[in-house]
Amino acid sequence: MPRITQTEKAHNRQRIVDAASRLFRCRGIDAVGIADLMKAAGLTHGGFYNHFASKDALVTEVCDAAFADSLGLLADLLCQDAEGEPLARVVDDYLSPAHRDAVDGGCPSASLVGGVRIQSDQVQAAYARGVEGYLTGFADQITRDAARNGQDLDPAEARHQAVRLFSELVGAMVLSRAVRRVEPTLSDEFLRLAEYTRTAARA
Amino acid sequence: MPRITQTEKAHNRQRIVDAASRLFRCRGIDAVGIADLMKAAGLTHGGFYNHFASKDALVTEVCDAAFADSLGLLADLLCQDAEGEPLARVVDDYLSPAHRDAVDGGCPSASLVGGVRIQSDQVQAAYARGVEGYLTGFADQITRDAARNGQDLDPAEARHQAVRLFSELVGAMVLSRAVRRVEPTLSDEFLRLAEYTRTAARA
DNA sequence: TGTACATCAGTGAACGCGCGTTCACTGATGTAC
DNA sequence: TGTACATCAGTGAACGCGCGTTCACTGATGTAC
Repeated sequence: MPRITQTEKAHNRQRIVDAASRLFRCRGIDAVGIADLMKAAGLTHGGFYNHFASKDALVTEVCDAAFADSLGLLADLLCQDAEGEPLARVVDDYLSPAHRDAVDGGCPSASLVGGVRIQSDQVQAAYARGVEGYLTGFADQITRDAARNGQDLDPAEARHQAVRLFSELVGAMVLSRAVRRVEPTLSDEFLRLAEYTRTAARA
Repeated sequence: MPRITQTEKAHNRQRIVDAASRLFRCRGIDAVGIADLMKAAGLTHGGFYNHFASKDALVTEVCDAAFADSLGLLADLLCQDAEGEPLARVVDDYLSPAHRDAVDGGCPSASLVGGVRIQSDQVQAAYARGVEGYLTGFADQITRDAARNGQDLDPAEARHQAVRLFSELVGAMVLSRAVRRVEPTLSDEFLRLAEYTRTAARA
């Protein structure tokens, strides 16, 4: 049956990346084997190395791709609500039960943060690029919101606020997910923090 | 040479727990094998099952023990500074370079949060107990601080503030560690958030 | 207190298993003429 | 456009390795008398 069209090859490659993007976030990078991955993509595991030099190369690409998607969604959300309170809406969306429960599709900062420390430098660098993207996006929005209220916010101050907001969101999500299965009530408490953070973002 | 005294057995068991406590936090639970563990404790790996029914049982015990230690340190810190600004000091300590770099000995909430999601219910429950301990400790201190300023703080409000503070601390630490190797500047930014959180805790 | 024996902590080899990676093979695709 | 052939994506078995766990064995400890 092989060999296949170049277009088909490209599709197969994309399916591997998509499957990895879901599985890595859902189960953790090290807990997903090449065989799992390829089966999820509808292929046999030997073919993996026709597309990627190593598992690590895939992880790096997946990390970049997942952040690109996620930052795109963030940008959409901020555009949609340009008139209202964009950051408050981001907070509500981020700290929603839907986001907590959709482990395989949400913000990669939260899904991958635990495992990145023991990954290669390339993966860490890709992760750091993604985090930097979030921080820049948040800081820009904070600056725009201030400007709309007639304030001229110091860039360093906007950056600090972005770092703080981001830490809070990621921390709450990661903790909420960690205890979700055995302590759903405690898990919900970390999401309810949205009420406070939202009003803080408003101020 | 075997068999040994019951006291020696107890010591050996403790050494396994101590080694695991360090290694799990440092490298991640799943990345540490029984053989690594036992070697670090100065034993051969076959003997592991004389002390624990399974790796999972050890992980549960380590989780409880690590939180007990950590909560003890927290209590000490709060006592020492009973006159000053105890929570501000906790924040400074928590978000210090020393704490970030001492991966093998710091707060288990931050070191273990990433891996807990894919651990057993027993481990998740132990983790949740520890988190609950932190939240209770924080909320109590927040209530005491308010009382010292003549305020009678609503318990629910104190709890909310504790959840928020804890999320922020854990989020910042976890992010700081995740990018430390490749982006030390960005890593430091997450710690510098202490300045803001500290003044917030003061208010 | 002294003796005889059962217990059991530690040892290190072995179990089956799944990992990341490699490989010989197949046969349709892409290419050179 | 048609033919001949090199390329190479997919297959599935195999590689060495380390995992969690089990096991037969050893011999000092703990115990019963």
